[in-house]
Amino acid sequence: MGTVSKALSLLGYFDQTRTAVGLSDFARLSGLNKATAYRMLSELQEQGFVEQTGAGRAYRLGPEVLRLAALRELSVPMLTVAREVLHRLSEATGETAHASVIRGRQLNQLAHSYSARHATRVMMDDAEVLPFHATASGLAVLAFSPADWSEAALGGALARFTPQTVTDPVRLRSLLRGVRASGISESVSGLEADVHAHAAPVFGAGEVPVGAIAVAAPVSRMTPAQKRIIESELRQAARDLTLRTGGFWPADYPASTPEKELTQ
Amino acid sequence: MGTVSKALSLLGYFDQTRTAVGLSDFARLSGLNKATAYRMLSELQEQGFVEQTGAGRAYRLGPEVLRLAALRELSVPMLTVAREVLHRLSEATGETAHASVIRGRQLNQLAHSYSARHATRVMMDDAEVLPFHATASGLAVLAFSPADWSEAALGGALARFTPQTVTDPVRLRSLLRGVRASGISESVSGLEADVHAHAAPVFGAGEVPVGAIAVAAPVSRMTPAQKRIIESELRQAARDLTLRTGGFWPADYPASTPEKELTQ
DNA sequence: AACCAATGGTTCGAATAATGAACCGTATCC
DNA sequence: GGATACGGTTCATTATTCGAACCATTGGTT
Repeated sequence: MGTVSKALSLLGYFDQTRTAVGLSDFARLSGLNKATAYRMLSELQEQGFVEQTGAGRAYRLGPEVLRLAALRELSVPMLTVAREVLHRLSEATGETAHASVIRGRQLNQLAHSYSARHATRVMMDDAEVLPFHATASGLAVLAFSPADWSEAALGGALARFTPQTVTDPVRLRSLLRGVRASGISESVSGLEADVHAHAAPVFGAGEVPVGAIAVAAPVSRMTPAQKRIIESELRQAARDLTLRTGGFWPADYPASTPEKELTQ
Repeated sequence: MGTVSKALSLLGYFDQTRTAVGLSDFARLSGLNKATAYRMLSELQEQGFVEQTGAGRAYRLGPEVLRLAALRELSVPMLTVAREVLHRLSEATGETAHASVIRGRQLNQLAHSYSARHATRVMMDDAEVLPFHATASGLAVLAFSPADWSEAALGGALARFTPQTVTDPVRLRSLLRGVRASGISESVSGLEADVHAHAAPVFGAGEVPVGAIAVAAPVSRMTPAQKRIIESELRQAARDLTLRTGGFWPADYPASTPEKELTQ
């Protein structure tokens, strides 16, 4: 791994539970020497990618990332378009809709939209990391990713979040086959209890998934009729988001859900 | 300059007029060898900071910057808070309000808010670079920055955007003294003809400016009464934004505009 | 108040990784 | 069909990064 990659990978240790990280923590987390980590952080700081809080202590992300994100939005208006698509999706289904994007080996929450139809709804946070095996979004991405890539994602130890989380790789591979056949993934209480989620992949420039779009509802509201509406709307929304962000919608993408029930 | 800084500085060549840049362009712009630029771009690509469009051509910013920006917002909710403050500011003044942040040696537009009160209004774009000497925001930042820093910003050749642009360093230094005394900067048609802008600095963790907040109006609407309202609202908004983003408001910041007129 | 364990930051010889001139293969344009 | 520009690749040379050990401070414990 080159020096630049090592330095940039330090930024990967920031997440929503860890918005500031100290020098020693960086060294421990990355396995790099403290001096090495320090030199890299200094360069990142010079360029505005990180900054130190108050009296020279822990590092947090710097203002430069805001500028870059604004420019990314200018060339690929993913966030803007996603917000629009999600708004329509949550209105049409009456449930919480959300979109996520792949970043390296992780799937990150990008944006979400609530519906005002019901008093109870599934709540979301942006910038969260979604586990591939335990979310509908993750399964949607894996199902349409190159085999070696999705196998790698299933390779490590798979965390159990609820009693319903599927952690058996054999069973997960079977689920993915079902998703490839129907075009829509599902996860019932895989990450959070009492949540039934559906998702479809969003494709990028090379017919390869760049993320997913999903609808999350309380299990109690998931009737067969509601399921049909969600799947149909989701399919449309995923295609819409793909095309409007410069992606290619695969010609062989399954057009409608086959008869067979594919619940997890 | 270290390897990491060189690689990151490549990202600096993206701007709103140049959202995609080719390998040879990077080499030319940066002065780096083509092979060097290529290797750095490959590493940036691996980490998701850039990606290649379609059939392997020019580079554009990648999805990773979106994740980082979301996390930056989580630790320093500048954008969220700025949007709120700007909304109130544009409502209170009836004019376009906008906020900018310092990034390295540049001042970048961050967010803006229009008022619906008038049919004519000053239009804005985000992610734009604001010249220090020709904007009220730039002057507000320079006036309260360390002397060596603001002198450096006035050092290079100062572009003339309109016949009214002030480019004489001596005259600019005198303007900055006025801003320090009043706390509010002004620029009449300095960047765009027919625009009268007021601005105040936003401070960060070390009582040092991190950006500015401004109100831009057509010159025809700038009556003495309107000027008083804008200055008062601006002062309040700048203080609000500073405190709500973890900054320190200087105890010696001038509390109200002195009698003397300080028009450019 | 002496001690200990962590912290952020610094040094310098050894080892590794970055460098750049030259070179491909391809596409585009007179 | 020749010239030019493009993205990408190679490999010997060399400059840069690496890391063990070392400071100076801080905060907690006895």
